[in-house]
Amino acid sequence: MGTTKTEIFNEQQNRLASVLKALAHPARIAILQYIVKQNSCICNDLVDELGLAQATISQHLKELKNIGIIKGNIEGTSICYCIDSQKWNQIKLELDLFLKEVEIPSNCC
Amino acid sequence: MGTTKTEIFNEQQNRLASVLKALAHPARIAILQYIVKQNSCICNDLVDELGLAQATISQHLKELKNIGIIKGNIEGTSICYCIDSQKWNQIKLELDLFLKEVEIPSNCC
DNA sequence: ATCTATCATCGTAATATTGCGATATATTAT
DNA sequence: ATAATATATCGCAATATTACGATGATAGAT
Repeated sequence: MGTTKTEIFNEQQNRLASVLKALAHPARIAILQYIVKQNSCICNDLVDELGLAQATISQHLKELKNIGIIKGNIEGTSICYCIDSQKWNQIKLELDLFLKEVEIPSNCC
Repeated sequence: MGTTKTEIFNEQQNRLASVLKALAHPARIAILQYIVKQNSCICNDLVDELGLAQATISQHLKELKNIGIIKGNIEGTSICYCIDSQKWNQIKLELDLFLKEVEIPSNCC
């Protein structure tokens, strides 16, 4: 009990839910927006930018990295994170498909 | 501790995260897809369709209802749930905007 | 009025998430 | 070698989520 019963859902549903979950936190949204804004890659300017502890930021970065949205390159003593364009495009397609898939049937209610 | 620090993020980020969180569960994705598939509204055929207890389904429906994605009409002894088209279109726009907003900057990594 | 079917809600157990301080690790500078 | 800087990871506390049985509430049928 307490665990999501992934066995009873299909691949698409589980994958979609995972991606959405990875995005479903304001800090992770802020991180993505910050990476985009900076144009060039950034590291833990995020700790200053957002008001979260370094350990917390690192954890959020890890989640984004796990799902594949971002990737990190070692750059001297710091690490440069950026969006994995290939993965992001893939995710974008998948989410877009879902958004379009949920179309409103005739006005039943 | 243990709670998301919503104060440090902006409205858009928090709202977006809430919507994504509401969608970030395979059962809730399945529920939305089922409502769409049925074209007409459905109630707790979901309990048979998905392999979850009635109490669990009801809870998931509540979350979707709270965020406004679906609404329920009493229909005799059962309840007819359907997608709130206005709200869904609004959500779709917002998510779409975010998906487009996160564009890949020049190949920095 | 009583039974039945459909939902919602309550209470609870198991597990997951969020956040942080402390510590470990790795790279560069001195 | 040592110090400084940037990240990652560990361990923990607080809280949230997921799932379900039991119990309420409501509407239609008998």
